[in-house]
Order: sequence, then C-alpha cells, then structure tokens
Amino acid sequence: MIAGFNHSRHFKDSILMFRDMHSEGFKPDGTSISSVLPAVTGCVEGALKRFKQFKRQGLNLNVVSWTSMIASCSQNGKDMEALELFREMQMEGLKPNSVTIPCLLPACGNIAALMHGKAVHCFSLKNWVSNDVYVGTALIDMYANCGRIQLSRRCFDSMPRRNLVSWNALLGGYAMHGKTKEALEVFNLMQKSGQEPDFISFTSVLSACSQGGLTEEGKFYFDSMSKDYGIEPRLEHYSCMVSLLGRAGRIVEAYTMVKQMPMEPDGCIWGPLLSSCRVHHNLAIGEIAARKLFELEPNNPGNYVLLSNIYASKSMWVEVNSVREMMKSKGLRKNPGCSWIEIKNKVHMLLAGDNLHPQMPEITKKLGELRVEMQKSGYLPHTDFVLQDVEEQDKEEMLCDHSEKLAVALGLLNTSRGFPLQVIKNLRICGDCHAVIKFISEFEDREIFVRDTNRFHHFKDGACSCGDLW
DNA sequence: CTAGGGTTAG
Repeated sequence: MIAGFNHSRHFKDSILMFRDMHSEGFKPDGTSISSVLPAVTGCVEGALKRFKQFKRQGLNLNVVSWTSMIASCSQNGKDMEALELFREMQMEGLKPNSVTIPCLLPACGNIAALMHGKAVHCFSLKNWVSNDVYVGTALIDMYANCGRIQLSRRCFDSMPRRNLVSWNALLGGYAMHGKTKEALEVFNLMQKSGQEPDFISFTSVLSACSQGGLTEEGKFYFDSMSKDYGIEPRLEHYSCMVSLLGRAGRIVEAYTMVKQMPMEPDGCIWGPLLSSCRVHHNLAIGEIAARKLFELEPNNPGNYVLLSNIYASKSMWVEVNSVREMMKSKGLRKNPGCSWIEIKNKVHMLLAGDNLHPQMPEITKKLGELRVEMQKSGYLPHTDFVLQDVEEQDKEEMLCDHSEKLAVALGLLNTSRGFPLQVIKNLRICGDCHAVIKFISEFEDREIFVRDTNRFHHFKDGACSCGDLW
C-alpha cells in the first residue's frame, strides 16, 4: 500500500501511512522501509537520518533498504556516505547483490576512488555478479571516471552480454579522455555489431570530435545524425557544436548556429560560447553571451568571472570593476576551488586557501621547492591566468595555491616515486596549474591524472594528453 | 509465496 502511494508520488500519504502503521502497533520491516525511503529522499540528509534511526531501533533492514539508501547517496553527492553504508551493511551480515553494486559504483567514480572501486570489482567477481550487464556497465563507467580507460576497455571486452548503455559508457569514457580515434572506432564497431546508436551516443561522438579538434568531422556527424539516423539534435548536441566551433576559434560561426537553432538556447549553449570567447579574446560576442547568461542564471558566479577575465585580458579595468560590482551587489563569490585525491584508501579533500589539512606546511614547502626547480628550467608563471584573480578575495588564492596543486603535492609526499596520482577538481583546471603539473610529471617522474569539470588530463613525461587544447 | 533496489551524457 505504501509502495503504491509512493509510486503515484503521493509522498506525504506514504509517510502518513507509515506513521499510522507504527501507531497501530505494526512493526515496519525492510519492505515497508524501502517503500517509504524514496518519500524522504527529496532530501538525502533527512533520509540518511531516518535510516540511521531505523537501524538504531533494530528494525529489520534488508538488502533492498540498504541498496536504496546507497543509491540515494551516490545520486545526490553523498559518495563517502555511500561507501560507508556498503561497509556497514556487510558488518550487519547482509550480502550486497547484483543491484547493490551498480548503485554503489557511481559513488567510487564520482570521487575517483580507484582503490575502493577495485575492491568492489573484486567483490563482484567473488560473488558471481560480474556477468550482470548493469554491473559490467557500472564498472566501465567507474574505471573511466577514475582515469583508467584501459581497464574500462578490459571490462567491456570481458562482458558476456552488452546493451546500448554499455556501449555508450565506453564511448563516453573515450570522449572524456580525449581519445577521439578510439571513440570513433567504438562508434563504428557498435554499429557493425548491430547496436543502433541513440542521442547519448552522439553527444559523446560530438564531444570527442570537439576534444580532439576534429572540427569538420564533428560537423559531418552532426548533419548525419538527423539525415542518416533520424535522431533530431537536442540542446546537448548544439552545445557540443558550439564548443567544437568555439575551440577552433570559429566564434562567429558558432554564434550564427546559436541564432539559427530551432529551440530556445539555454545556459548550456551560451556558457561554452562565453568560454570560447574568453579563450579567443572575442569581446563583442562574449558580451552578448554574458548578458544572456546573467538573465538565465543570475547566481552563477562563473559567468561574471569569465566576462571580467575577457575585460582584464584587454586591460579594460573600468569594465572589470563594474562586473565585480555586479557580483558583489548580488552577494556572489567565485566558487571555491576544491580537489580530491585518494591516497592509501583514504580520500583527501583540499580547498584553495584553507589550512585545514594537517600536512599543509609540508605541502607549501614542497610546492616552493618545485617552483625553484621550475624557474631554473626557464618556466614563467602564466600571467594571463593570474589576471583572473585580481579581486581581493582571490589574492589569498594567488598567495597560496590552487587546490589541484595542493592535491598533487600531497600525493607526491605520501606515495613513492613512480606511483601514479589522480586528482579530481570541481572547476576547470587553469593554465598555470596545467603548466606546473606538466613540469612535475617530468621532474618527479610521475603519471598524473587530473579530471576537471570538462575532461581528463593525463600528464606524462612533461606533456598532457589534451595537447594543451582545453 | 514474492517484490522491491539498478548502469550511460549534460
């Protein structure tokens, strides 16, 4: 009955019913709990709290109750909590099954917790659930999100059965890693094996072309999508095309496309247009894009920062200040940069400008030493990117370091030479960090994987897989 | 007695 209410989204009724059941003296079991959980997952925090209460009250939580709690956590940014729940449920003597695993794996991928992900992979092998299509697909995605695209491929190849989602997961993985050639190969292979692509396959194909700078090929696939496959382009596809043209410096062409698209452009269209205007110093179109974005997403600080950067790169300080004033009047601050790194099964979070990490003095010392080495080899800081940070709140950030540098330094300090590092960041990597990490990869002989909001950067022997194009 | 909880892009 409760499940019925929940299904029809009468969440309030299902919670009331749950309460009545209690007062009538019925003890809820795992089934009724898993039915009522989605009703409170409108807010994960609330659901987690309720769940812990149920557990304390000694209610019979079953595999489904635990699984749905894990799913709510990994779908709502509570990745560490999801991992913790997985551990707890096993301590309670419950055995995760082939549904629990694909609920949990995205949590490992989200925070690039490779060791945790590998442990879950081992668990699914030992418990004979690794042949499940959902499990296999979730593994492909997890390894791709942890920077190990070769392992994604190995999982894919070993799957006894695959579906559209499995193909898309691999295709998307290659796209995110900027492996354009491999992505297009997979796209062809999937069709040869009889799997029709869908609109998600095309977002990956287009974004792979964009990452690899294959402008003409991207235009070809975009046209072919509706012509040969009968898939009408959606906002996401136009968004990829704007990035593709913008990256190639063809800003006017990108803007023309935006004006001619059949649906109303939103932030996912104007955003990439503004970014490419920042990269290619196009003030006129940048101002148009920014004005639209200020209407569509007035509280997104990134847009103000981008426009002000365009002004700053042209030394238009009056305009820089007026944008900063707009931000201030809305009470907006630049999103704090934040990075994660997993070291010996523990995930560390580093914030630009905070002193919370106990090893911060060592980190600062290490980065100072690296700066000296870099200067010896002729490196100059990227002033273009320092211009971003002229406002007072950001001066601290200039004095200390961006979070991705802190995370890399922490990794260097706590692992032995030759051990690869991987960092994930909540914003896009800046030019200075990119240059510093390239240097570190050579000087310290480390492979370093950095996942930013856009793609993966694989630093090795002083070069990056993105070919300095991002 | 069973169902229920599931994977991909942006």
